[in-house]
Amino acid sequence: MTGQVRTVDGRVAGRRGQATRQKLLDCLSEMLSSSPYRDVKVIDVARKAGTSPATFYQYFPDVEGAVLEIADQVASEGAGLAELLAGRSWAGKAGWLTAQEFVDGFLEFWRRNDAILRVVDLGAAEGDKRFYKLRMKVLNAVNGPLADAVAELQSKGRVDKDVNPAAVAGSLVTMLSAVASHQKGFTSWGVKQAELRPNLALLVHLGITGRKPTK
Amino acid sequence: MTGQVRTVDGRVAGRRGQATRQKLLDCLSEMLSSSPYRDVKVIDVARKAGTSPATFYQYFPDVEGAVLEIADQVASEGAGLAELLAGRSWAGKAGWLTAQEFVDGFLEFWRRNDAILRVVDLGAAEGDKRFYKLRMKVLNAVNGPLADAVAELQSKGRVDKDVNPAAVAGSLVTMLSAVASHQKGFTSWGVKQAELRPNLALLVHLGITGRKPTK
DNA sequence: ACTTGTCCTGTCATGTCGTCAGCTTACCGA
DNA sequence: TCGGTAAGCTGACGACATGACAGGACAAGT
Repeated sequence: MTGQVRTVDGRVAGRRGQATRQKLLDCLSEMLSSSPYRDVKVIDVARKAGTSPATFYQYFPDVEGAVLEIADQVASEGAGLAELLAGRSWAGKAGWLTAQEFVDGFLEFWRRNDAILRVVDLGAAEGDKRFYKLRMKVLNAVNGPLADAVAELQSKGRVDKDVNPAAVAGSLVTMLSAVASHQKGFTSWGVKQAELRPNLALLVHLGITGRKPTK
Repeated sequence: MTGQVRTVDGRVAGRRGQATRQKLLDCLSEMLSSSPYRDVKVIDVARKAGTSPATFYQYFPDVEGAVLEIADQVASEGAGLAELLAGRSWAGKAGWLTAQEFVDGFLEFWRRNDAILRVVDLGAAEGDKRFYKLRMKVLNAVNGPLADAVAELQSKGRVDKDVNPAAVAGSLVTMLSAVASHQKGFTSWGVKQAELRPNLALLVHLGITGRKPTK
């Protein structure tokens, strides 16, 4: 479906080539976790993968190109986050459970792909359309369902008319992603990981339903 | 108060030197708004300031050093955000006004220092302690007062016992900063700037007081 | 005019980037 | 088994940013 993997100069990559390519991606991914994006050098990635810089340039136009490739994989995986919200209820005790499981699932996903999502976030904030698109791909997976939930409650008169579902949902989703990126910051406010989650779930529940959860 | 301005090699900078130094900072600051952080080169900053790269290195160890300098100025300015919350009430109509003005002031500050705050955010997320500290300096200015507000309402029994004030306040502040960085993302969700603000204020009010505002 | 200390720049060694020609390796049909 | 062909890899290279240094330019006081 995704077509053949091709090198920069147009050749189709065979088994061996794809392996090298993947190894380069893996090494890059690993390096992103341990050192700042800006400091990742082609030569380091190549060395780590046991090959030469020239080989890197056979498969990727530059570091950013390779990062986009990784980000694309992660974004595709992230689209699955929609399942956390599919067919869930926001009423009563079930609503509180929905909020909790959503927050847990989202944070877990973000924590797992910490480094790459950080780069995507920065790229998007700096106005790069390719990163922006990838960020949206992930966030839309949950933003749509959340906004729908608000809109539905609104149509039943349980949420004020002047609430903008997309704005509220988007703000909550943005909050979750940012909190996930800065979890360490909370420890210096004396907040432990375990305490953070229920409080985030509370905020999500409050934002979506406008009411405190029934526990 | 901040001591004399010194060059990298220890000389004290005179009038002329301070002027060039400031010009370099201004140019760097401007370049950060228009191009990605990674792409900012010393040679470009120097050229833009009408001087040479060597001059740049007289005043700053590297680009990051200069960025930290700018960030420090912004962080000091950001400490003034505390005034948005000093002595404000969270009850009734006054509470709604507090939330609105807080959100407006915070977003305005973030928008004004967009580029540099983005870099600080990334640096902090990547674990750089210097950036982390600066980010905290800004956020603490508002996080403390917000957490206090929650704690006070809690002591009056108007907020549940199991709410963690610091966690809620921190999450809300993180939300605001992230939303400010990604305002453009909301337009593709069909949310205009003007609609965003009241909805953010609503979320803040809900988070702090646990109740819908009385308008 | 001379001295002193600040300020700037030309120049250079170093290291990365990104490209290319050319060598090696794997696959395949005869 | 034996080429033939395409995939795969790398050494080498010009271009460029980095960061350090020494020495020239400049302003201010004597």
